[in-house]
Amino acid sequence: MTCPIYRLLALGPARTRREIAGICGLSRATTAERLHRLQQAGLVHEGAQAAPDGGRPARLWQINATHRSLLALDLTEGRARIGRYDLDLTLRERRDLTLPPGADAATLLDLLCPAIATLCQDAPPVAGVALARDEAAQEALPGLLRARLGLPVTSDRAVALMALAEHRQHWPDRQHLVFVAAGTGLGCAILSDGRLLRGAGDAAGGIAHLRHGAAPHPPCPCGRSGCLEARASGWAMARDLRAAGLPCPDTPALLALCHSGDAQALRRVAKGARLLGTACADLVAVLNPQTLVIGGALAGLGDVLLREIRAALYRRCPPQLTAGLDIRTARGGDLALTGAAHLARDAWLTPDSTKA
Amino acid sequence: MTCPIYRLLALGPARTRREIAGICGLSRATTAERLHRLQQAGLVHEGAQAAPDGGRPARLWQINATHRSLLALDLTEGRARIGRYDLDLTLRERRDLTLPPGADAATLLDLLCPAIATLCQDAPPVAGVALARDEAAQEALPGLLRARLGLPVTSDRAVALMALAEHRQHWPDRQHLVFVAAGTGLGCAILSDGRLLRGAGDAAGGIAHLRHGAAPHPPCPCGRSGCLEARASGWAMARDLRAAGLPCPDTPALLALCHSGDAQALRRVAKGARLLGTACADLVAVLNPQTLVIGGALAGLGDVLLREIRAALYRRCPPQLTAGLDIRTARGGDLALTGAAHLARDAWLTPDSTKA
DNA sequence: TAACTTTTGCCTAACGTCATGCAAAAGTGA
DNA sequence: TCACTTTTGCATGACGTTAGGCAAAAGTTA
Repeated sequence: MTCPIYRLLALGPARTRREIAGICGLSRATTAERLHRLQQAGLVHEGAQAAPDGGRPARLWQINATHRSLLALDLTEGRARIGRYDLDLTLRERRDLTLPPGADAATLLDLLCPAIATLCQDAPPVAGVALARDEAAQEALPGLLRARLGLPVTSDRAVALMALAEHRQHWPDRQHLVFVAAGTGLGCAILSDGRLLRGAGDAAGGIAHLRHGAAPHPPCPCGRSGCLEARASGWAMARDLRAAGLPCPDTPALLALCHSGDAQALRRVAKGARLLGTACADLVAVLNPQTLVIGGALAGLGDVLLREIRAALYRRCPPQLTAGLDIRTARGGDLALTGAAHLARDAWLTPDSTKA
Repeated sequence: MTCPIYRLLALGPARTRREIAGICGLSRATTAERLHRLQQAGLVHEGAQAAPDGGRPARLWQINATHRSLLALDLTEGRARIGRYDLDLTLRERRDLTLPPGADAATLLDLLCPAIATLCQDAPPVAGVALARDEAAQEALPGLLRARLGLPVTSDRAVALMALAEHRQHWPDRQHLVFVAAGTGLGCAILSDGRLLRGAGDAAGGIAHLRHGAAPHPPCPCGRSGCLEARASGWAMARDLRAAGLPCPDTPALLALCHSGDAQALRRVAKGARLLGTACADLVAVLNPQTLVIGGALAGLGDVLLREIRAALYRRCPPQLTAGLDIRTARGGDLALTGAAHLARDAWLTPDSTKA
């Protein structure tokens, strides 16, 4: 297994020279030479001693986590969350902004840049910026941001980054993971063999407009009717509760109703979850993942949601597919932001002669 | 792009030294040295002259296609098709056997080995064997065959190899392809980014037991009811035509009825195709492929099938997903055998110091 | 026929890497 | 304290690769 030293140290624990040479397939001499250069450049430094086993104890080498900063932006749901991270992905500073609805890319830029500048004051130079964006929105922003900041800017859809964060943080050894984001809308990201499945037009994971369930088929903003998003999304559930006379303007209100124990809201969520479960069952049948993670705002409902989804899966999938399958809700908030930080680090670690 | 010379020549057209050096990222000296060694080993040879453009014309280098043979086996549908191929995948010899139903691996081995021996008489030594097998069947066979023949044996599910063959032969530049095998049963293989999507337990592509369509839900051999395979497969259609009093014992009979213009059979096929189309629409929505290929025995029905599938797709998928999407039936028979030959060649081309 | 272009083979010096050996450094255990 | 082990730094020669130069080979064009 050949792998640049810097990347090895950045992604794994601190290591001795012997381990580095072994894993990277280098000789002692070359390892020493490379480490020296990396140290000169300030990219790595010697750390603690390894536990000695009879002889001179080895020194452990690690990356210099504060050599650069990573900037992560999450621009979903009308807000901008900005985080500055060390190279080892510890969060150093955060800042949130409310974005004016319908703002164009240039306006966003003028809002974001001062906040970014403040965040980067007295901090290590920025290695790169990564951006979690809504499905199709803000497509021009990465380019503008790159031009304005003069920094590498990468971006991806928020669902994809949420899946990435979930994979890296909680399921590092599960190479087949399906992440379903259930919030106001519905989305999905698929990791197969550890790689994100993108599709020809970067539109893979479109579960919002699958047609599940029996008549009557509620109309969907997409122009058709009976779409999953018009039945089982936070938006659809809130719509139905409003129609039933409950005060439920949006998804947070729906969650509040459920947490307050409102029976009607809970029934509606269970009904939606059953339908979401049938969609998940199809995903599992087609993709055969080891892990199914339900994220998004609705994931906060926990067992209310999970119970119905699990039941639908076990009912509709062949047992050999569900036998080894973990079905969980996402843990921790800011998944998209964390995923963006991972993306920024990935870009920084892109193979490069200076990091061999 | 660094790539072993032999692999480059095996997968691409004949090339000049200059091209090889450029593509493999080697210097002239090293290219010459490597080519010399490959030539000594009999793996490559100089071929025709390239078209000269003012100076000394370059010689084109190509692999020696008859340096080894490739053996491909297709063990589906109760028959064994065996093919011997050159390294450039020209078919040199074929042999078919009818397999006794329910035979165990050892019995199969005793049937196959003499046929293989005959096929390899007076032929270049065999580089490797690849095997297309039914979904879960014949799992022990590759190991036994490897032990008996003393050769590298690779194997994969027939759908996967059909998709591979279709991709390599007809859609080499489409990296996102979904192949649906519609025959007596239903299966599916997914190529994303040019890689086969396998899933955690090599069970990805399971469309047979998706639940589509309204009540009444016909019972399925899997124990549940309403499965796609119990509605839209060759088996299900033949079953329904028999129930309607037509002589239709199996899928070939179904095809014959359709080709003879039987209205009832054609109506039943159209109804099945509509349902298959809804499943394909879900696949397209989730996977966003560039190409959807319908293969298997039913693909022989051509437009009867394709028309309904296309209609269902255009009806149910967002237009941006179907805009760039090619929907076709598989061309040519023996797709699984061809795919196995590709697999055998892939194994032969697995990076190896002698082929640098 | 002569000038030109491009390929090819052969040569060299430079570079990075490798395996190996040796001595110093820095711990352990008797 | 002294033997022992392991790490580390530094040296060596060998090897493969690279860039570049040069001349012969083998075509084209004027």
